[in-house]
Amino acid sequence: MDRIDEQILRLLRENAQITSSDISKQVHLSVPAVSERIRKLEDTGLIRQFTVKLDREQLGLHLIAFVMVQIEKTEHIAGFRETVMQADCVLECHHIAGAYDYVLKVAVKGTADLERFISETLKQVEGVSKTNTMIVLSSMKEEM
Amino acid sequence: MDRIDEQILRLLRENAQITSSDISKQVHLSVPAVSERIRKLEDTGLIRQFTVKLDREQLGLHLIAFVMVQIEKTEHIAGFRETVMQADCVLECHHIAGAYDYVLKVAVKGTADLERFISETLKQVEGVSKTNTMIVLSSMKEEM
DNA sequence: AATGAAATGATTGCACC
DNA sequence: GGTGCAATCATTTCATT
Repeated sequence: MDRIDEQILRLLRENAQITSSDISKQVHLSVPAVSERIRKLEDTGLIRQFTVKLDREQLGLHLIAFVMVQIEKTEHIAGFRETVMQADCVLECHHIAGAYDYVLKVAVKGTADLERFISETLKQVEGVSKTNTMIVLSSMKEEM
Repeated sequence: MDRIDEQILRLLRENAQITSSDISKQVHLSVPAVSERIRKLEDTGLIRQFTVKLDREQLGLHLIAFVMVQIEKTEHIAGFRETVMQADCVLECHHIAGAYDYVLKVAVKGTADLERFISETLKQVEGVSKTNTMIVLSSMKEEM
């Protein structure tokens, strides 16, 4: 991981569709040298995935919320994790330290779907004793 | 946005490096037809960006935290937003409804950097009256 | 909108430094 | 690790349906 790898990563993050030929011009290295570096960054796992960012609004997902969850007993965690992994509306799930045990980032069409997710999916999980929802009004920064 | 576009989006999200030729085989459409559909999905803005997911651990960013922020008066919001936009460690910043005004997702090397960010950057912003930090212990799901 | 075929452009493999 | 060149593979263009 030298200066040039950092430059390549910056260019790929900005636009993963950039050609090796274009990167080659910017980093002053031959095309095979650039391809080889990208291959190695993938092999070492530093580049985890090539993906696309979609416009959630256009997908009809107008409501983002953070839902904090408290789990009563450790034996209920496996069931909770399974529910969360299967729920398409859960974008993120983090185990956290503090008053709550987990924080979820959820994307749904609107308040009706959010209510349904919280009361019919989340609260039905054994051990889920308490939740606290923060509705997102707007997002001014959202990177990976 | 029909059935085929949805299929194409699913394939691209999974691996944006997939070739149009490979997509073409899976959706049973010719290569130019697939290219044209992808071009349109970009034009309409549904595909916002082609990008790469990096491994934060390998980048030395071992600590993720959610920081909730309360802002005293609305006139201080512009300064807060500028600070947040410029801070590289802030991955996300959402305006939220509830007891706090903003929630930030922060990635840093360790607790020292987190402390520095909160006390030297965030709390120096005029109007930031109260913060509440949730340290992430592990992440079991993290999509865009 | 979709197709096939030709032209163009990018990547890969390889011999060499 | 890096380069240049040739071979391979992918994408774009365009006439046609």
